[in-house]
Amino acid sequence: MPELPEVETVANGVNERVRGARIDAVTIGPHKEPLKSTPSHIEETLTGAKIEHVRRVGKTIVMDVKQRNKKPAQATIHLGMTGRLLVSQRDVPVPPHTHVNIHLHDGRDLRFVDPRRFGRVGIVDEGTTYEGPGKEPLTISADDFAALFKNRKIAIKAALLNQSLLHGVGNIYADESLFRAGIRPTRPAGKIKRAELDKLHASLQAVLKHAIKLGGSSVSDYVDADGVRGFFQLEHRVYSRTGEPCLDCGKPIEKIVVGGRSTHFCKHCQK
DNA sequence: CGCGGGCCCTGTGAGC
DNA sequence: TGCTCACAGGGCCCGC
Repeated sequence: MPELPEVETVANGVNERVRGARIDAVTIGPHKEPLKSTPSHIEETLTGAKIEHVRRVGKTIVMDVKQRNKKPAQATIHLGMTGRLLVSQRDVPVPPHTHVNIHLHDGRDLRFVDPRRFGRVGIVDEGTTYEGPGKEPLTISADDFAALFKNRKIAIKAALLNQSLLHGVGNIYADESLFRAGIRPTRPAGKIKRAELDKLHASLQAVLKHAIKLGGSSVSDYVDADGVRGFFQLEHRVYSRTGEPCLDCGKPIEKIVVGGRSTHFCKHCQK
């Protein structure tokens, strides 16, 4: 479901609500796919721990926890396509597809819900800090950004989606940043001139920051920790606008497949 | 090693 | 109204 702005919105919302809370117990569902660590490892790491902080790294939510007389530890939550992280009073019925339910001492639950089971919950190896697979899109410099694409033959859109290069960019923000930079998604990444990459770097950061301000994009049922929808979908210029007029030139937005994902662009405005 | 394609899942909505 | 089918914001794994 979510890309960087949506994950940031969820992580910040959950952080405000559960920071400092103590975990009494953890209930784990029957499905194995949503777990990156064994149920017992997750339970042992979290039970009795205090939640120090909840934050975002790439598209992953990182929960820093601390048990008395033990080293700090981290749980990671990746929302996949349809994952949600909900804070609810314990008497609120547990939704279907709840795979991990973290019971807080104050009577609330922190619930990981994911119908499609593409999401993952795990525990970071002891003694290591989760840093994610790639570079952080919001803070990467223009020089480092340009270096990512050097000599790469893959389409620039596919490169933007490659989480081991940049982590956090997904299908919506790849399309939107390429449109704003005037770059066609199919162009080989290594053949894009530095000036254009600088433009892409700027438009990607601008689009992500603007989307975070608006609480992310709500396509279908995405909501943040308070159940509030984001509003960036109203600002989409190409994503999911197939056949509609380009907001710059009026020609219809086209839809193709790049890197295995639907890709929206304006043939006239993106060279 | 880099890259493309298939696949993992369920829910939703477009179209018949 | 009701059914079928394509498609969905992600990413792993395989083979070439």
